[in-house]
Amino acid sequence: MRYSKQHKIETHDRIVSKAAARLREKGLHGVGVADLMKDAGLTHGGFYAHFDSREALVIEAFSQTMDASIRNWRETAQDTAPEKRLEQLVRNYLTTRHRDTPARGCAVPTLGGDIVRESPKTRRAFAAKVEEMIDEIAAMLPAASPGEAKHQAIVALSTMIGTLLLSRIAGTGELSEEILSIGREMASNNRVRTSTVSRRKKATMVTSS
Amino acid sequence: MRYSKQHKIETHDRIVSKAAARLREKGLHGVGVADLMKDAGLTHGGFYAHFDSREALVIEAFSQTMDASIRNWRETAQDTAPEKRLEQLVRNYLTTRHRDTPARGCAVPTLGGDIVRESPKTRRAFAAKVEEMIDEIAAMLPAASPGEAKHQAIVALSTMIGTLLLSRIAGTGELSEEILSIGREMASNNRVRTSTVSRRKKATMVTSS
DNA sequence: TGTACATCAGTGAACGCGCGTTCACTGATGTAC
DNA sequence: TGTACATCAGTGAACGCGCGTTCACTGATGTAC
Repeated sequence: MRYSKQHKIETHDRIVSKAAARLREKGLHGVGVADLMKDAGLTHGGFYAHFDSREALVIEAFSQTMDASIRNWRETAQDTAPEKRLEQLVRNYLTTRHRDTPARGCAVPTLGGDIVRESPKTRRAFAAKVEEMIDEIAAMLPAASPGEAKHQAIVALSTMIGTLLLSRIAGTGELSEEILSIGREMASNNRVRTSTVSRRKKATMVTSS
Repeated sequence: MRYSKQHKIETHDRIVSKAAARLREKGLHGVGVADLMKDAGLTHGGFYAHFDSREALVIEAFSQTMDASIRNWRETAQDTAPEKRLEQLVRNYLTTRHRDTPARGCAVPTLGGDIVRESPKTRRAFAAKVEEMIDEIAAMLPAASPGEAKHQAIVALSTMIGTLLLSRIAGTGELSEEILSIGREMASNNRVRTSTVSRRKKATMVTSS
């Protein structure tokens, strides 16, 4: 069954997409090569015709997921007035639906804890995507300076992943909903305050911007 | 080699303490029973004289870790003026040292992502400890009401775990330090602001307090 | 247009390995007398 | 106080199992003539 080059690319992409969901659902080591291939309608023996190693698939999978997150954020920002973008981003992120569907959600709270224990190659690939996320958020914000925008982006991302992780740990009850609600509220008020703070502290702060 | 009851308790505690460090370092599934026993100076066969299952040890291990965190926070709070406790807590938490020594650090950012995929029994035990953490932080704060104190505690814990996780993902460079620095700064300013916000929104908010 | 051959995505058995758990056994020490 | 026995924390071999990876093979299709 020899196929066209296009067919192989499609199969490769199908494996990556299905794996991207399963890995977020089950964790970086929670699902094996055989199951990932079965998800794509194949048997495990063909895996190494598409990837050098399991690790290579993992990197492709979370990269695809994080690229999709960035694209999604960018599109939402374009439909939102600049001053409301940060609040909108966090409100879209900190939802009960996102909490309950890690397989379709952001890779950072789901896989971040696993990633920091992986090989340098995997960690660097993940870190690079997280930096892209920070840059994307910074680029969409109406800040006084690039440094300030980056500052606000880091505040937003920290709040997003900390709150989502904490709400998942808390389960699905009242406390979990309260945590999400408080996280959304933080974003609604950080906009003004953070600007003030970052301007005041800028001179004495060590930053990489 | 029959020992006194005290000796068995000491051995049990030694296994748990060593495991608590190793599990935070390697992840919830990153180290096997044989290695955990070797850490305590024993062979793997004796494991089931101390624990019903690997899962039972895991639960004891993170519970011990989280109890130690709570005790540590309480002691620091006692040495700090009430208005400065939240800032002090976050400043102590968001350090380069904490980022670089997960084996000695808080279990929440390190194991939280793994925990939410475990059995209900494990998840509930972890969630209960996180609730204790929230209550402990709330109890040390000088808030206008219990609900407001809990609100501030959730803000603090979300910020702490989100920022520490993000800084670990970023590695050990300038960006990682900047993330920690921004997290510490958030805490220094949340105190006043959060109070205002929570008073204003309290009436319309759904909370469990 | 028709035929022979080369290609290579995909198959399924097999590999060595490490895992959590079980089990027959050991032997130092507490206890009964 | 001294002796025989029971206890049980700890040992190490063995279990079934699933893992990532390898490999000889298949067979539908693209290509050369």
